[in-house]
Amino acid sequence: MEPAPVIDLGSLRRSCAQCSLRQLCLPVGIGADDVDRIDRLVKRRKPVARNERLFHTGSAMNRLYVAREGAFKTVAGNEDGEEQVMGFHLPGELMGLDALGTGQHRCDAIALETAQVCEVPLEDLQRVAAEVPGLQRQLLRVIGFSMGRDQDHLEMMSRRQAGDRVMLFLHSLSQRFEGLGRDGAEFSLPMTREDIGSYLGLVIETVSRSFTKLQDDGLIAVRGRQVRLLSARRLAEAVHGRTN
Amino acid sequence: MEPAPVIDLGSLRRSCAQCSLRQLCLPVGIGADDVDRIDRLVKRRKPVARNERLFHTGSAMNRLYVAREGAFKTVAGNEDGEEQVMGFHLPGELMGLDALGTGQHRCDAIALETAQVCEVPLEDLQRVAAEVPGLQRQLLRVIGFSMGRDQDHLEMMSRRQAGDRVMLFLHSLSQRFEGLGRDGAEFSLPMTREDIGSYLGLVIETVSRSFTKLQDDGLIAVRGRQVRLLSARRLAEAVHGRTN
DNA sequence: CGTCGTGTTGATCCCACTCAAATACGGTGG
DNA sequence: CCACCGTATTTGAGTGGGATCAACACGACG
Repeated sequence: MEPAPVIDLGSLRRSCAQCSLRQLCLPVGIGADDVDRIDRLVKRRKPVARNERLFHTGSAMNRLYVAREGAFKTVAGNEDGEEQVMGFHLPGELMGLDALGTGQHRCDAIALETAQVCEVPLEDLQRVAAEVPGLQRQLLRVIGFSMGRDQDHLEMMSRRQAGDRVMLFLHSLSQRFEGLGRDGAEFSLPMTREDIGSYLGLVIETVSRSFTKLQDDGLIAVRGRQVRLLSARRLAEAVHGRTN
Repeated sequence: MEPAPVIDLGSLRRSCAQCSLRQLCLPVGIGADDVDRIDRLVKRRKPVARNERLFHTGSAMNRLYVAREGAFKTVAGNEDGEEQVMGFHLPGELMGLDALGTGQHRCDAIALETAQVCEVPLEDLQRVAAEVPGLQRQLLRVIGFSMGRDQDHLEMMSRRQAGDRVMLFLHSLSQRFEGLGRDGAEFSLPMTREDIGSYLGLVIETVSRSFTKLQDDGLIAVRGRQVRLLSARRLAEAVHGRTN
């Protein structure tokens, strides 16, 4: 019998073919050989430490980033020191798109916790996308999802009441967790109250007060970063504009 | 001598090759035959009347829209009747990207004035983009610019002071007008105060008061929808975070 | 001239920001 | 295991800026 070829179990497990997020990145019904081709494009970094940056404002973009495990935030810095959280990025979600227009990043991407990330050189991706049917379409789709989250963000920001913003925020996070196959009703927030405040245009104290208010009203249960959504019905009502 | 072929002067003038926005849509250094090929994809509607809708929330996306002349707004509707202006769209700017993810539009696109628009079937565009070098890249670029404007919007919304939001708004509009070769220091607003308020998360009265305040402070001159930016320096300072 | 849509201005109220302080939490070293 | 420290979070009291309610001005158009 031939000796079995040496297989790197680690890299196999981390391959696109085995990835739990496969459906988020790859077109449906793609052939195994095409998966393999895409897989060879992907560079997988060693774990990203908490507070480590994937890219910086002003730096040239040459790759797209996909969170694979752990969460990130993207932060745009006002020249006078104030920073604004532009988005949070869960596994399967793209980062770096902000530079598609100018070629230069306009925000920093920072790991909120120890994380894993896939990086894809944009040049290569475009070349392959022109050849692999469905990949181009899939790329546009994930870009579209990213824009959809930005629109959600905008809709949060357009709410006048702090409690409404926080509620929409929790609802949105819940949906995204569910999309990852996790529990959408109970989860742990990967970001600080400060991050949430910046993201929602509120100060940290207001975020904190909103959480306790929502808890007093019986909508959620909160202890530190652990959150449980209690009344999906009332939450959805509130999300859809009713201010009762 | 052969009789000259019949030429439709109107459609020639409206062709991509002659379009003043050509550089915004097409890759640089593209060949004349490729321009022609793209040109044949584009459907040009008859003028869009004020308040007419290009597409509706919930409808399936099958094309991308480019404003060619005149301005549009995109509006997301809360189920309870409240509408939120998600963006304004000047000539050369894309509309319809909101549906890239799900395939269904999540806002309405409404003409703010009589307008012209180019429509490109997404299917066809993707097919040609896979073949014409640079077109795919250009598509990503204009999508990137669109996301950049959304980020600008978010940065406006993150300002606490109403005056700052309005100032950023005017600055952003000014930049976009300049990019079109128009006067960035004096222009006419295509949208109502109400639209601006919705866009910025302010009520109409606050928008109005902010305008008069900015005028009293000598930063702008306003009469109705006619706006002149007086101090580019102080405006830029204010934009970059200093709250003086 | 009257009407409607749009924009401005005034008076008042309320919610989120600000300042301040107490408390809980996580990690580190003894 | 516990004491300690820095960070994160919560809670309280007071203030200010934008929302709200209301009235009026302006221009386009029939």
